[in-house]
Amino acid sequence: MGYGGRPRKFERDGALETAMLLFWEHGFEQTGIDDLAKAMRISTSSLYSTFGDKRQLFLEALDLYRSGRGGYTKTTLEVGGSALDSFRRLFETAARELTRGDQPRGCMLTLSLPTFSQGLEELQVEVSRRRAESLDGFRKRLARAKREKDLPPFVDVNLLASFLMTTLMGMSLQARSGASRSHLLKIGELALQAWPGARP
Amino acid sequence: MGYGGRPRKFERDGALETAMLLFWEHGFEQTGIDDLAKAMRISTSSLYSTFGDKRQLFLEALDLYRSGRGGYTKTTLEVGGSALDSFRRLFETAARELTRGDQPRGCMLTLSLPTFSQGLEELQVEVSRRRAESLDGFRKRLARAKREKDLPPFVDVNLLASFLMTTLMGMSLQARSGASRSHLLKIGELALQAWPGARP
DNA sequence: TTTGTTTTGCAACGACCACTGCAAAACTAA
DNA sequence: TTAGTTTTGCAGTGGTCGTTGCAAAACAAA
Repeated sequence: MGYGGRPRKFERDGALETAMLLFWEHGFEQTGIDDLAKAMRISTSSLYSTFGDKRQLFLEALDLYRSGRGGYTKTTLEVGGSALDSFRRLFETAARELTRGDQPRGCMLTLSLPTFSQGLEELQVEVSRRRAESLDGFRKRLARAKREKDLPPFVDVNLLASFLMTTLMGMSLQARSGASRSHLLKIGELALQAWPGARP
Repeated sequence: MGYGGRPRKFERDGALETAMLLFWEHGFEQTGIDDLAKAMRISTSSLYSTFGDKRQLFLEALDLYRSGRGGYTKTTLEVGGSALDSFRRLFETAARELTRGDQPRGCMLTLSLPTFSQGLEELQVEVSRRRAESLDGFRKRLARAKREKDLPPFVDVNLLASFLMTTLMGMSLQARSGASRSHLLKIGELALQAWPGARP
């Protein structure tokens, strides 16, 4: 009996990256299977046999985004320095990444949030869970800062994390609406003026 | 020759309000003509003869939103008090309006921003223009404050207006994701800590 | 009643949607 | 060569999309 079958003519990773860029640019519901197949340079039957259906492909693309181009929300908080420095670095990186010319503007996760409608509740839930994970990363970083006396004990970690996330999500919409990199930079900088005890 | 024809069986304003609520809830692309017609309790032919096509109906619904339920972004800035008071009032009203139980959560204008795709560029432009109008209202209020020595002369009015709008848009996404009214209230309050010279 | 005007109900249009069936193609192992 | 396995190309599925045509219905003026 034989083992290998007909070899596939395309790279799985590359095709997934292409799909991600398309979903990122146009959103889940406005990206058609035929658009995807054409951009990925494969047939729809190959698409289905390789990635399952449209929802699975989207979720896999979303996870690729989170672990790749969108991973800065996690990684920028992990390097050294104070919590304020961490989030300053996060906003700076975000301003840069959200306005790059070689990829869609804005954050794929944020832009996916209001996109779904009836019948797609499962996807809505999946997106929300990933968003919540990101927020939890903020919370954990702030809680650590509190333990390390890097933040005053009276600070509401939950609230501060939410505010920072709110700012970041707003920046995504601004980027999608055409805001410039330098403008986003200044917005992030200004937001950090609300940091507990930020000003002299 | 006769003047009047067959009288219409429905109220134009009421039907438009119904359409607005549907668009607000599900977005432009995910609201079908049949869904609209059924909710408005009219036939599709009546819908087309009364409102033109789907895009015109959406734009009319959007303007109804702006002049009605979404009008607080303008009106709350017009009453007396300092500029800081104005925006504090704006955020408070927003927190209340974005989380009301008797209407869709979030701001219809903000949620419409990332919704459109290829072929709908005209609509995208129309939405962006209305968003820009709103931002301009912020700017004007801040410019007035500067003239009235209510804001220090070194303040970047453009930037502050953008930051406040960014926060408001972020709050819309948070509301859509299920954030509570009191939580949004606190987020708005915290954002205003970034106001020039806000803290003692 | 007749004529003119407007709305209504209903059915249909072509275009697109996500998705699948099927057989030929392209490989590996025997 | 042969048998077994997997992918590919392509056509086609039923369903839904926004939009329209048409004739009957319901009114006002002549």
